[in-house]
Amino acid sequence: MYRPHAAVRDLSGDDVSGQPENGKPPSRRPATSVDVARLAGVSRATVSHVLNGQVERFSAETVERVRGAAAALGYVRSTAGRALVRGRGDFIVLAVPHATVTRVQEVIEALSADIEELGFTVVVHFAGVRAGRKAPDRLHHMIETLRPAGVVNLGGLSEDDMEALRAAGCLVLPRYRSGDPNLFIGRLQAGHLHARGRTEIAYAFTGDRRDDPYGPGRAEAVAAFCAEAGLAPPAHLHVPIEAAAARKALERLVSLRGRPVGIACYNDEVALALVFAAKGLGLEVPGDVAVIGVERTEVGQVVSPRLTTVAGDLPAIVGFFRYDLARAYGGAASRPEPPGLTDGYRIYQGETT
Amino acid sequence: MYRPHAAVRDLSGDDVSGQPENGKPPSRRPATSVDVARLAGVSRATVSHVLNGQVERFSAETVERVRGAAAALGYVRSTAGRALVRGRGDFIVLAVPHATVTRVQEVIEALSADIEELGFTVVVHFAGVRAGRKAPDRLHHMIETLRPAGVVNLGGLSEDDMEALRAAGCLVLPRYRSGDPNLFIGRLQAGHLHARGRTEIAYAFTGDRRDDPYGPGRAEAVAAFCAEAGLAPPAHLHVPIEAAAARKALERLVSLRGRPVGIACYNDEVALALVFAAKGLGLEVPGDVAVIGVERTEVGQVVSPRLTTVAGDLPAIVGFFRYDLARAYGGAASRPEPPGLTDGYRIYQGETT
DNA sequence: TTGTAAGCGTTATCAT
DNA sequence: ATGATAACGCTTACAA
Repeated sequence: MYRPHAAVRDLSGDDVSGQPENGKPPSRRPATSVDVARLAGVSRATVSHVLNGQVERFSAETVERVRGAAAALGYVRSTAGRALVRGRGDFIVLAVPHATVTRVQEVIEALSADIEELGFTVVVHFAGVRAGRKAPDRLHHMIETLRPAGVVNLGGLSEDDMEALRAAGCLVLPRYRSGDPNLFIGRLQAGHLHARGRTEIAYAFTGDRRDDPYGPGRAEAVAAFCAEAGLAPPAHLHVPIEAAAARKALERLVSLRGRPVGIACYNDEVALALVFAAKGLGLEVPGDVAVIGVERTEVGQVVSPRLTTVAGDLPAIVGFFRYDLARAYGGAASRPEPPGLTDGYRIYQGETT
Repeated sequence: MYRPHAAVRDLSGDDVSGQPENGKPPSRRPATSVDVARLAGVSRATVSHVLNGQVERFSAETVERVRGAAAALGYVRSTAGRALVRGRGDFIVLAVPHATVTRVQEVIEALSADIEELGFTVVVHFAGVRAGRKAPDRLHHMIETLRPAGVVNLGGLSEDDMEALRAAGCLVLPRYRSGDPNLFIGRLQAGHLHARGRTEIAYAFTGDRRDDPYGPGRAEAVAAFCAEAGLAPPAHLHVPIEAAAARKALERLVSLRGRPVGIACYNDEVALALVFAAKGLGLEVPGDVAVIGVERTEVGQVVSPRLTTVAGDLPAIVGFFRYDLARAYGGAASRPEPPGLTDGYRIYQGETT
């Protein structure tokens, strides 16, 4: 006889898994729609219909019986069967950049909750160079093997990647052209430095050579601001989060551009590295070197001098993705206006500007 | 006629998704094993066998034809079909604690790479209190709906959670009793403070009230060390990553226990908060207040004073999980000895002790 | 060495 | 208002 579940028993019962086999096998076969149907005295089709909300077409009494039976058996639909018949899974892939974005965890958690509420399962995928430049391949493989309902790009995907995915028949969110938040952030930083009296402005990239999906856009925005304000084009520097290297980078900048100088940083970590590098070089902050970060990390606010930084609030950012998600999958009526991704970004004044 | 794939077309083709329908539908039905079989001139069974590595049983020529056909068609197995027949999916769930573990991202990435190499797909699940105390339910639901091959507990699961999962027939890794790394870390911290001459020792928990899966074990280890060394039981304090609150907590500790005092901290962030709190209170570091963190975050090493901290190296930590994974799924022969989870943890001497 | 056929759980269609 | 059925793609015991 052919028993396809034998493998499952092997896995969870024996020394392969190392699980203790305490008396009876703890993993009895999960209830299926057949079981529910039998218990409720109806057909599998009826079960399926009722449990998928097609309640109108059945007698209240039948509906009740089916639901009762399902609850009694602890029945839960098999994703596998569902996916098989529907041609795609109930997954949403979150493509996260490898880059150092400290608060990315919070964004992921918030989005995950949202997505799961919509009935999907979240698969987080870190897209980064680190694992040997085969990141796009890994993603592509995952897409093919998973056939997800959609991919949410949090910055880990290039335009090419996204296009390839769409070509493979995969829904990719968000589809913004409308307001790259990085442009907004860069402009905010430069504007602030200028408002605080700096005429010499620089942009500090993160130092390690991971892919940095946000930096270029922000640097570009800073440059644009400088041009508009009639300032010299911003110097660029790369700042590793390491004392000696950061000091060297700052030293080079100051010798090149003099002081005072204002530096728009990729994130709070870069900003901190520069603040303490300045200290090491005997430069005043913010007198000689003004510094502004991004993210408003907790450490940035607890050290002295307290960091000036720009950050968006989570609800606004998540709201943007939520809107796209709801539009694509849920009730499109949830919100009439697409929230801008730039909403809620603002300066938090600290002691470094 | 019954066309189950209609829904897929709807999704990826029309305004529901917002994708441009450029000319011909970009998503033609993916190749199935039937297609491969037809092109190779063999049966589906043969295709399945060959592609699952049962190469020995077939003529080299057949194998080649099958592989060629699969490659030519860009065939990739459907997870859905596979999962359906096997009773469980190709997923490994990574249960991550919500708690602030800055380097958790790196661990996730490294583990993901490992796991994917074993042929599984990684699903990251953040288990935390934040989302309204329904975290266990969320996880349980995910387990039921996904029927994953296993769950890797990175600290987000309580013993009860794990037991519940096992009862549901799910493989849960790692099954360590053998050396909770937190005990090792706590002891390392206390031992270092003592070696630096402190006789008054305290343990600083993180301040926010998220679930903190690591703190208790470490505090316990610190207490154990103090008892063995004949020191007073360690004071406990909770340190929010916020200047005023951190200062208040430290002030209270010093008024209670006097100085000098040595503080073993939950992580580098807590340590930094205390270092700058001390500064604000006019206390010397490390003279009056010695501080040691955990994690060796980059910021902790770039600020002044540079943090003394304890950290394990990633390869060792990941290696531990990798061993368990390989034992459960891959070739168990990959490594004879289970690496201890305490391997590779050590003190990094900074300027705060 | 290769093929046949059954069976996994779900859902859309069509018949009752 | 409800049910029977076929189909989704894959794996595997067993027959050839």
